[in-house]
Amino acid sequence: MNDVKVTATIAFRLGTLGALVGDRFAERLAVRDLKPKHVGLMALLESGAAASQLDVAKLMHVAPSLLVSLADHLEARGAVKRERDPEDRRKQILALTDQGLALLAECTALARALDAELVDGLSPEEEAGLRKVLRRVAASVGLPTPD
Amino acid sequence: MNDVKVTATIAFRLGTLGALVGDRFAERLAVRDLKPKHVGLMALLESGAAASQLDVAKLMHVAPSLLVSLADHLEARGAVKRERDPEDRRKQILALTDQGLALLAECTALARALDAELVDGLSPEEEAGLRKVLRRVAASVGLPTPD
DNA sequence: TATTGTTATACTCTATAACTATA
DNA sequence: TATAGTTATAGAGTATAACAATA
Repeated sequence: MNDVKVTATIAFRLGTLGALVGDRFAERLAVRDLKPKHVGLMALLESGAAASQLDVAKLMHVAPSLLVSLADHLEARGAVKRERDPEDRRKQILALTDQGLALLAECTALARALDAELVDGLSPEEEAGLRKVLRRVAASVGLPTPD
Repeated sequence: MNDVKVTATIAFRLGTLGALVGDRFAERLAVRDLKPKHVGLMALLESGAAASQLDVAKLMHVAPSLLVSLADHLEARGAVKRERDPEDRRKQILALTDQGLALLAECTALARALDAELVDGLSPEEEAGLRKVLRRVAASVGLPTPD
């Protein structure tokens, strides 16, 4: 009989590893008073994939009410601005400011530093393979992969 | 200048993908009234890596108080049993019952079904590479990898 | 006194529901 | 009436702190 252990499954390992890595990223973002979801929002705006709050909320798989507070927080530090859509004044068009772009770059640097620790001990080929496959899996489950 | 996007980092992708996959796993476990952490606890007991509640809590990176409720839940469904250590009666020795072993096997089957969906579209070599590298990264950040 | 486990409490994150403005 | 966004409220999950039993 096949006795692959549950801890060896991709599902279980992605879950535990994702939680741990997410926590580490969150710790480092905390010094800038940000959370991973703020970074996700900024990245989505930078990619131009969406602009209205509802569209962004759907892509991020979060409730519209949560998006309000994420946007509030980023707006308060000047990283994003909100403008009413002239063609439909119900819509708030979110846009990254220059400050937001700079902040996003700082967060990216933090993530890349974490990456360097995570791939320590892997060969360049293994690292490249991991990046490629993670992207494929992310895309296959419907996550935005604008890279 | 180097403009790798934050969403393309391993850290960000593991975080988002891990959250999504963890949620999917949790959904399927819910029909058995379990959560991923219950599975993690059973797997740890099955591996024999630890037995006292405090040791298990440390390995799982959860608070001792949380371990009490996880163990309570599993004990109530007959999946684990608690026995006082005769040599140190402060310690509760947790052990998986036969029912627990069967329940763990069911959860493993659920995880493997999820795996099949996640690797759909990957070549066997890519899948094997992903498993290998995830295990290496998990081990490098201190996660138990008894496989 | 220190340690193991337990209970009580509080906090963080996020969703659901109610509401406002615009269409 | 329906939709975009906002505010108010509630729930899940987890940690911290206080406590009891044993060492």
